[in-house]
Amino acid sequence: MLKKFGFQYWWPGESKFEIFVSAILTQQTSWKNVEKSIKLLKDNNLLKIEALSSIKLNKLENIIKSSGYYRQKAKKIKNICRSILKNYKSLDNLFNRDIQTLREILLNFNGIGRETADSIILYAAEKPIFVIDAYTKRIMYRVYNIDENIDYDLLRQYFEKELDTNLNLYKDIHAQFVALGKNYCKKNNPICDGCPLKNYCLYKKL
DNA sequence: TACCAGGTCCTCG
DNA sequence: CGAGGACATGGT
Repeated sequence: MLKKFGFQYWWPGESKFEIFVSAILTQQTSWKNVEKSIKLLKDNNLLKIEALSSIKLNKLENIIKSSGYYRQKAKKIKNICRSILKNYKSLDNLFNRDIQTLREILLNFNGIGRETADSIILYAAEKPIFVIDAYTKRIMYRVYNIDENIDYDLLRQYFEKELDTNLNLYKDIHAQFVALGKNYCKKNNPICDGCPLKNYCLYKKL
């Protein structure tokens, strides 16, 4: 995949807070729709934790509308920002603790589940935790015939056991899975011609 | 038209 | 626990 797609330099984002917010916005949503919201936030000088923690809800809803589930996401983003400022003072201060502690704190926020928590830890806090997403599961199912409904943390721990604990390696492999999933290993329409895993894929035999 | 996108939460059994 | 539904816009 590295040969095919090149190093991915993920996640796009100019700041930790931008990555943090976009991780929530992209839940079950295409990246294109998230980019519009991020641009609007920037244009309005609102891409700061202090601004979002005190913004009017319907204003935030309108700004992030393109990202879908916008009422839910607006409420959750605002609440999380408030909570971080109140309890941890700043994003950097929150990030300044060990992976397990940070993960537990993130998971306790309403609106942050396991994938989002791990994305934030890996790409914003920049600590090595392996991110599992729908693409990773689908590809592992088609290529290695793992259980489609495998538990998130079980699959994560499998990758973490097999790979060197390396921040940039974790970042890039997750990004490669997404590149592959987006371009070839689509849900109901796999484009096997040109797929770098074509010769290893069990899809047609399953 | 229908389905999908870099999920998560809530409710029920 | 695990399944099932709700949340919602934009692209193909």
